[in-house]
Amino acid sequence: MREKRKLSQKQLGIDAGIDPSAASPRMNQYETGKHRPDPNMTERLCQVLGVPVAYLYCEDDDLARVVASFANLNDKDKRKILSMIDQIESLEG
Amino acid sequence: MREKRKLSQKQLGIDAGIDPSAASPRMNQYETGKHRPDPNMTERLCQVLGVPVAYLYCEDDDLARVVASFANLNDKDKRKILSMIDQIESLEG
DNA sequence: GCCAATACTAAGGATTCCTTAGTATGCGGT
DNA sequence: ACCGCATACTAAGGAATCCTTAGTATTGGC
Repeated sequence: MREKRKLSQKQLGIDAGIDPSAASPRMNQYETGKHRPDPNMTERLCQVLGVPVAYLYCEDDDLARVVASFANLNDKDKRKILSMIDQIESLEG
Repeated sequence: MREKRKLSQKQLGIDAGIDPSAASPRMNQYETGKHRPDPNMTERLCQVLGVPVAYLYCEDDDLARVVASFANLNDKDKRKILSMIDQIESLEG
């Protein structure tokens, strides 16, 4: 259903709307942590990547997995996760 | 266990290390979306608030709940959520 | 009303980003 | 090996954004 092509830094930037002549350095500056994209660009990059914006800011890998997966679940499965969390918290909270 | 005091914008900034004389306008600029904190300040604000950085970037409320809750779970409960997600994805992925 | 605390805004110097120009590295083909 | 091309990466400065100072507006308690 969802094709998983491999993107260069530059192509990812272009797909997100950066001028092709500037896409390579900008994307590289983002990936190396030298600079960070403004909110609009962050949103567009995440759309291209198919992940929620929050995914980029997940410190630990488990949280990142949860965020990436949860965003792609259907409503029923989302409710399943949410109610499981409710249950856990009601026991220990 | 965890006390939930009510913080003014200014006090939150001070607790995160902003100079008291500048905390009020800066925090207000953040909350109104006029500017955004740099990465260090973002981290510190989130520490004071007790939420993961990713929480600030959650577009929808359900995702925000999942992020905030998951971060405070113990390892066993985290594994429970993760394996549930694994299971769901293996069925529909 | 008055006072204090909080919320908010303006403007400019300080900082960071985006663009241009260019170098470096990796890799397939001959 | 050499060439050619795509990709990765860097430097530097004009462009954009942020942080600070100074101040106004609003809210809540007395």
